[in-house]
Amino acid sequence: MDSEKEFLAGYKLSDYERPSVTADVAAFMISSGDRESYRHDPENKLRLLLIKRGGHPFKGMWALPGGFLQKGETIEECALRETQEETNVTPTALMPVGVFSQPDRDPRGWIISNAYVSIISEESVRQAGSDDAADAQWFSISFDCDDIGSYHLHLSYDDVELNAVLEKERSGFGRTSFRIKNSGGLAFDHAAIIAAAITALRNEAKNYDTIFDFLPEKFTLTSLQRVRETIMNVSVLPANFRRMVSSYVEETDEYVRGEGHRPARLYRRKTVK
Amino acid sequence: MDSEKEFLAGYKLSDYERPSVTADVAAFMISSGDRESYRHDPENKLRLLLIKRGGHPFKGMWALPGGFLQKGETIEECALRETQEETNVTPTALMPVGVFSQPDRDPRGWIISNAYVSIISEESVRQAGSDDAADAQWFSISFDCDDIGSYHLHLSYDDVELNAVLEKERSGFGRTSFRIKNSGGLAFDHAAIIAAAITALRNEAKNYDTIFDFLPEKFTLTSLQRVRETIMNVSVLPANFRRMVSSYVEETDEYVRGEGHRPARLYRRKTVK
DNA sequence: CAAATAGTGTCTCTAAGACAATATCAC
DNA sequence: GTGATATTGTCTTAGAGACACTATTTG
Repeated sequence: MDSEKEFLAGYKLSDYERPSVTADVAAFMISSGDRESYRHDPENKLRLLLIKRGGHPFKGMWALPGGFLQKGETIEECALRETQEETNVTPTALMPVGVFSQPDRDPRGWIISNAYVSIISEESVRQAGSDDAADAQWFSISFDCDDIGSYHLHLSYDDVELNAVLEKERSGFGRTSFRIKNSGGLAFDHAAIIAAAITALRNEAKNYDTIFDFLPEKFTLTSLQRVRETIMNVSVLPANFRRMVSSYVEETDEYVRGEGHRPARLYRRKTVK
Repeated sequence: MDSEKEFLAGYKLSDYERPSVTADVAAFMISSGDRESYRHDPENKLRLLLIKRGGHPFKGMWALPGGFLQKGETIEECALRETQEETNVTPTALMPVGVFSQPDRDPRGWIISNAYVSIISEESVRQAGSDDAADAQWFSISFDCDDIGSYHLHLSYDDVELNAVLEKERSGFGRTSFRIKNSGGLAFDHAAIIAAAITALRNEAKNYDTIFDFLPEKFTLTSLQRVRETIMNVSVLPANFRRMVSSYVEETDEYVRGEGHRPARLYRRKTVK
């Protein structure tokens, strides 16, 4: 036992070159859009936070928020810190997506990225106030597969449009990775990271567990359904959706009124299923 | 554009301290045991490759195979290389489990581990021949939750027995992480890595997709069922199992004879479902 | 023949999809 | 009343679990 102490006292990590390690965060939010009429429910949009790069490399292009791992913190803590720095909001969920370690993925040198999805509720973004830096924007996002197996990632904000094209590279173990055919104006390999993040998010949303993180504590079943439909890009009949989530939620005595139609009961996430 | 070139030419990654990065591999195999009688099918066991540490720290304790990421390779390539070096076998599947980055997880210093599951067929291990180093052994493995929410990891090989106790720490996004209550003689935080690896493996085996990687090209449906049951630690009626996998496999014209009972047809994985 | 696995057919049960019908509000 | 969403109930369908039954081989 002593000899182990001695060993460690004299130990130095070898002088092999070490990579820099970063955490990059795909922060998703669901925002409600405008109403078509006073009684029509607003349409929801899935949004992703992107930062306009102020310096080289990829100057002026859009990228995921992220930063270098600091000594004394875990990668999760680093991802959390980066999310908070960019949004002034603590995410309601933070989940790993994958490690991106192609040696040439960053022109600055050997930099490995640990990608995370972080989920943020619209409510908390409103409360945090719009830190209206033009270099950080919530892009609305769509991601779909066409007939010939190409995946189209479309990001837009005001008059900025980013269109990336990807191909599925590998799939398994609940994760899918993509190869970039056209980065569409996104910095680094971030198009592939975003594609993997959305795929992982959609995969997770199947389980009726992640979707609550986009909403405040109390919510209507319709808003919960809209969240799921927005993420998954599918639609379900309301009657069936209610049945499916019934074991995950519990009623409150409150209602939402003044929407131009029958008031909806507010529900709460049930702690134990 | 030129200015970006200039920038990169003069760029140096900051002198912040960087972590060492490793890939650690949980290599799983399913081995068939002895027959109770000439006509009784052998029982399968899930096995995990562990290496006895020859040097400090944790000298003499058992650990997952792994090693430092080298310049010019991706983490997947590093995990693949480590698997091949230890087993002389190319795994049929390699899948990420998570990143372990607690600053104090390695007494030698700041070392981050990227954990992978690699799946190896028993056939290929036999072919590679037993490189009978006593410091690398296939431990049989069991992992279960008790009534009070503690998880018991049991590893055994000959008269070596390792018993670790863990607690579920966090779950979500198809991954579960564990906290070590008793490392049971395993080095570093490898008990937690192994627990996460088994959980991820079981989770994946639900999809009838990973299980084929444990078997040779042609197999009987019963052997396929045994593989799944060994991993998941559940049992299904043969009739129902056949129905469930029927869309994933296709018949061959070959049979396995001489087993003391009716010959079984060999099947092949169906390429497109 | 006995013991063991291989393989088929069918009933049941549950969860999801389809759809019809009623309820309730703001304007 | 009209137009929208809220909410409930029921029929249908697909897939998994249970189980009974037949088939085939070796010692």
